[in-house]
Amino acid sequence: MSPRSISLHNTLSRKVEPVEPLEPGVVTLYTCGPTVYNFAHIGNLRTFLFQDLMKRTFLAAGYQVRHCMNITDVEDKIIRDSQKGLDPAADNAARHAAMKELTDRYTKFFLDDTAALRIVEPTYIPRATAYIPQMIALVKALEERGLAYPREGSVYYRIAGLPHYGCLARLDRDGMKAGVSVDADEYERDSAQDFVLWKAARPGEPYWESPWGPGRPGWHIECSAMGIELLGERVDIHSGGVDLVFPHHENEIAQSEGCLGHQWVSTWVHGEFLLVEGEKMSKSLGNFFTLRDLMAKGVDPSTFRFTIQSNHYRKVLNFSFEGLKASENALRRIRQFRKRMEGDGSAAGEGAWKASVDPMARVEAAREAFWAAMADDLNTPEALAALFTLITDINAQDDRVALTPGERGAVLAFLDETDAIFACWPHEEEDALGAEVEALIERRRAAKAAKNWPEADAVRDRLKEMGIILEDRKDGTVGWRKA
RNA sequence: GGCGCCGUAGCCAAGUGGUAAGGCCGCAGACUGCAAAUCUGCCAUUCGACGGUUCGAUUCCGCCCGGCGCCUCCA
Repeated sequence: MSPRSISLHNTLSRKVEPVEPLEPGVVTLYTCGPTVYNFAHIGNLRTFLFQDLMKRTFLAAGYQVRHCMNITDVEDKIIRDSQKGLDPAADNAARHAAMKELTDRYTKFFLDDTAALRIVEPTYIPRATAYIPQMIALVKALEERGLAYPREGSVYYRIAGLPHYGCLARLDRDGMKAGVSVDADEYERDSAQDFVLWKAARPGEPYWESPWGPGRPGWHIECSAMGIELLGERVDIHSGGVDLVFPHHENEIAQSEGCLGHQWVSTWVHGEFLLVEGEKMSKSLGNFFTLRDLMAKGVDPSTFRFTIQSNHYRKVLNFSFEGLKASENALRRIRQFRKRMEGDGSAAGEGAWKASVDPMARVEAAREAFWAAMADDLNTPEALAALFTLITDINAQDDRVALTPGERGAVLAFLDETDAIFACWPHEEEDALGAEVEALIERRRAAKAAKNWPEADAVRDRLKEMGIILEDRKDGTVGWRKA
């Protein structure tokens, strides 16, 4: 079966257009990864989640996805932080070791976070420092084509040499100077808009040897070098946060296309930022959160994931704790519906609705609506609406006439299909109850059997204080859930 | 100054030139010993304001108000 067609908003055209992979059925995807000198904050994570959602959508639609996400492990802030306590006389090897120690640590934290959020691991997770030779080769190639020039040990890209420079960000090259504060001391460049490909080492910085002397890569060159190396000379999709449109992605285009001589990426996709309680997230406002911060407050990673996915990726998301609470409740509804479908349907009804509500037809309608929404630029709010509509319909039907095992299976299959993308409603393993809780539940069962209501209620209240909410089922069994 | 985005019910959030999806909260009822869960019903004559185009606009155009982003630190 050929994969479903998926459309995405392409920043190049500013239009939603179908993604047509160069190789049918196989999507090549490059996503800008983290700079590892700190914990990822929830804003960063929103972008990684949107990218995962996009990837999972292609996978669920029947494509193979070759996904490359870089780890930026050499950069100004990394150098600043990692070299702090070093002896000024430290040699280059010691400086590299200090940098690696820092980036290894935060890379691990990052991968822990993405695993907690059920982000599918990329096919390739290259570290910039492992591709220095490729970057140098790319800079040399640009130099040979007259698109780069050395200055005092650094190498700059000559944007005047690339006619379509600015095509992504839609910059008016003549108007670019206006209003932009130009660093007066960057005197060595031919033009203020030229950007650095290779930076000459300054005293106290780790460096690599290069044809231009000791130095290190500029900000944008790694993505071009690693993207071309691992995914090839033409890439279907490249994504990141909106702030990367300019200069990062614009400059990646300049580097890659200047070197390759043809279009590099077909579709550029950018995710919006998030605000926290209506304000830009900042440490000084006290609204700066990492996933760890949320988990310390008792927030389940899947609740955060659901919150992010409840909004469209190209809209500013106002993150709030009230919103998190709403997500938690909505998720509970989905999970309990799932549990209900996993049951045997022992609550039978009169059959009054059976003729008018065909569960199989409802599932099929939901599937169509779900996919139409997802295929239309990942419209997750609409896709979720299709799911919730189905839940309401099936719940109502199951109340009247228990669904057959086959119908339950069809519903569960649809839940699995949607969870392959949303990754939020798995069959959770219920934690084992402590002996004390088990004993209390038994005590209440006995009190209830004896119709000793005050005792039964007292025990139930006590369990509630312990975070366990009881649910008396129709068949006489007692279920429970965490508050 | 240049380019661009957003403003839909208490909160979150889709959407369309033809009369407002979905979620959360809330209210009423069914069920329950009482709850919980579940189900049913209710919850925007209205889509920031004002004009215009149109048979008809939340949806197109203009203008205004409000919030925001980018213009080489940045998811």
